[in-house]
Amino acid sequence: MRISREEAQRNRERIRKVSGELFRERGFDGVAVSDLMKAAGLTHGGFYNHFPSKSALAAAALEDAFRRMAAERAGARSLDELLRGYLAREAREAPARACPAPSLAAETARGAPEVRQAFAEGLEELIGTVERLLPENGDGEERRRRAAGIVARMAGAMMLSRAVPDEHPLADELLAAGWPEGRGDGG
Amino acid sequence: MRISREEAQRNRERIRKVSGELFRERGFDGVAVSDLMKAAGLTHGGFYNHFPSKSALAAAALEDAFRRMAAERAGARSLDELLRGYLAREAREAPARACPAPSLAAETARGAPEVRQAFAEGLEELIGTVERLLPENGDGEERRRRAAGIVARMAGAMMLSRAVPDEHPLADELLAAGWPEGRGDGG
DNA sequence: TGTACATCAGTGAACGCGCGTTCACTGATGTAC
DNA sequence: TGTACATCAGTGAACGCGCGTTCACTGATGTAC
Repeated sequence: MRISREEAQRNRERIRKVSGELFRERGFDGVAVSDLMKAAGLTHGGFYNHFPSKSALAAAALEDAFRRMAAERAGARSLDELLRGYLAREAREAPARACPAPSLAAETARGAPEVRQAFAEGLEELIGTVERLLPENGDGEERRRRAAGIVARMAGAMMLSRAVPDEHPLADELLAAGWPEGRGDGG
Repeated sequence: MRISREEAQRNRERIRKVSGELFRERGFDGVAVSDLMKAAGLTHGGFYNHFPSKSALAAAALEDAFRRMAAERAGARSLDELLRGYLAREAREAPARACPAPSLAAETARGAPEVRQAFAEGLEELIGTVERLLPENGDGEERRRRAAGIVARMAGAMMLSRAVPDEHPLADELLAAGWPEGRGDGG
């Protein structure tokens, strides 16, 4: 039952996309290749027609997840608007559609070089997005460093908020703490 | 070959301690019960004499790891001193002896309630430590929120720095970005 | 203090299970003529 | 345009392996007298 090249290409893209979602939700180790293929509407045996290994898929899916988030956040016209989306309660509760960094950074650190490289590229893009939303005053280097600090803070806040029990006061407190000094209360 | 109650108690403590280290290094899922027991100088069969499940050990080990870090950081007499230790390159390279949050938060978020509860308690302690090092001005609520923000930022910076490739410029850049605004360069 | 026995921490084999990956097979698509 | 055959994406069984957990057993410790 061979299928057309176009359909095979669509299948590969679908595997990538649903993997990006499931990985963010359950971690790389938390999803089996057969789960991913099933979520893409296929059986597990064909996986290696598309990717040389689960690790290679992890890199590809991470890239895809960062890109999709960037596309979604690109609409933000201020840092406040970006943070409102990033630090929303819905983002805490639906990691599958949120930033890959808080859910996958730790596993990435222990992962294959290709995965870490993909992570670095996605993160670079996110820092760039934040930097473009900062006021122009100060030199460029300082601006860049501030952007990196803001990303560290918002990713850290989301990660920590998810780790504590859902009903714990710290859960909301940490989402609010993800905002830079002197900003709003985070909703 | 029964051993004395005191020795059994020492064994239990040793399992807890080495588990805290190995979990931080490789993640909860990255270490098998037999690895942990071997690291404690025992064989895997006896594990259930000490803990009802691997998950229960995860909670106990997390608690232990946070406590040991708190004991180490308690000596810091300023926020700068605390951050110098927390964001050091050695901390990036030796997660087994560093803060459990950057290495284990994401897995904790997907873990058992007992693990998340232990995480919340350890994190609460860390936020308290940071809060005590902040200047007294401003009301208490604002001070607490600033402490939570600093913890989010430093934990996020460490997590992200570890995720990118070791030789990537972002690795050092992110450690430096873990410092609050208007502080030193973290180097 | 000494003896008899129950307790229980530790051992190592075994359990069922799910994992990543491989493989022989199928049959529609793609290609050569 | 039509025919013959090679290609290859998808299927589902099978592979070896490591996992968390259980179990029968051992023998020194702890306890009752």
